[in-house]
Amino acid sequence: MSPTVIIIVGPTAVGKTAAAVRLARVLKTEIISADSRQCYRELDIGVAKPSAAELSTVKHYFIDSHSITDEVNAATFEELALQWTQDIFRRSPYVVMVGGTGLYIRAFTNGLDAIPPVDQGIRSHVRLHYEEHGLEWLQSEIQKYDPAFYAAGEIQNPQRMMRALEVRLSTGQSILAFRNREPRQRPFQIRTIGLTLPREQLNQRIDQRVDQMMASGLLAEAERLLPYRAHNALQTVGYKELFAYFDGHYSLDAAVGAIKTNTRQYAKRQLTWFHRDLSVKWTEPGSELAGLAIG
RNA sequence: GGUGCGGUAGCUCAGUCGGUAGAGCAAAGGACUGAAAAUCCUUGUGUCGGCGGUUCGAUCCCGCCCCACACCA
Repeated sequence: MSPTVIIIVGPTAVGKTAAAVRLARVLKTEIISADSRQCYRELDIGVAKPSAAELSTVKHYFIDSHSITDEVNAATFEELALQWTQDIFRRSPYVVMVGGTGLYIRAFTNGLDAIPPVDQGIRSHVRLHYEEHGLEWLQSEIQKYDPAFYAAGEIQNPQRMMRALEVRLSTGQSILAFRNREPRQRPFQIRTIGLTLPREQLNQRIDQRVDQMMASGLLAEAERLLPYRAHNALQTVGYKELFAYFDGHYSLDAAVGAIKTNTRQYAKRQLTWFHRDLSVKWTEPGSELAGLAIG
């Protein structure tokens, strides 16, 4: 049989982690997490990591592998996950990947366009100027240096414009010139299973999980991380709302309510992303995945 | 009991010098290539508290009533 990566996707709180552990045990293999926040060792309760018991029964990659002070992005993940995949294939014909970060999974399955590394000085220059001068500055810079992007791109979206600008200033070429969107060929098979639930049930699970997180000490965890709040790793649902509570912008109740609605909105964005991939086979989280995975 | 201020979208509120109304948030849908739990786009929603009166026409003016809040008693 040809080596196969089985990817489990779905919205947050649907039950991906438990399903992946069960599947990995049946297939006697290991798990690569595809989650942009669970890789940080300083984050715990708020990112709903696998439990200690789950981590000890199945070997996990990209859990606690980085620090919140590291720079982690989709390219980092692509590179690491491909290495880990080759490594696991030495022991098993299967790899289980599980996570809710659609972009990271796409980077792994299809690859990212090859854009040369961006000069760090230029990168921080762009960011600083945006912070100081705002959206209009970005728009006028983009219009000046990359009119093609200005015409075609997202002119209200600061993140996209900052990226386009740093690439243009760094490489001398428009980011559009690097786009080819040709899916990279991978030397293994890929099967993607989507877990889903009726929206109302999912919302209920989200509310419950947020309450559990609070009962487990999320507030103290957030307080401990307060000094690091500016890091990208902490632009995260569950922490940013509690930081706002510490700032006095919210009552604790209101902050917890905001965590719940922001998590629901996040789940919806994930569903939108994964629904677009027509190769995903959808099922409910309780079902037996081995058949779908191998069959 | 009296006085004052309010009652408008699921929530917080704006508004109409009388011609049946609008923002933010929430919600629903969508996008997404090195920040992605991020970032961005699109779209509704209404017996304008109730009953009467004036008027061609009332959510707006007048009267009564109900409800909430504040102060006085």
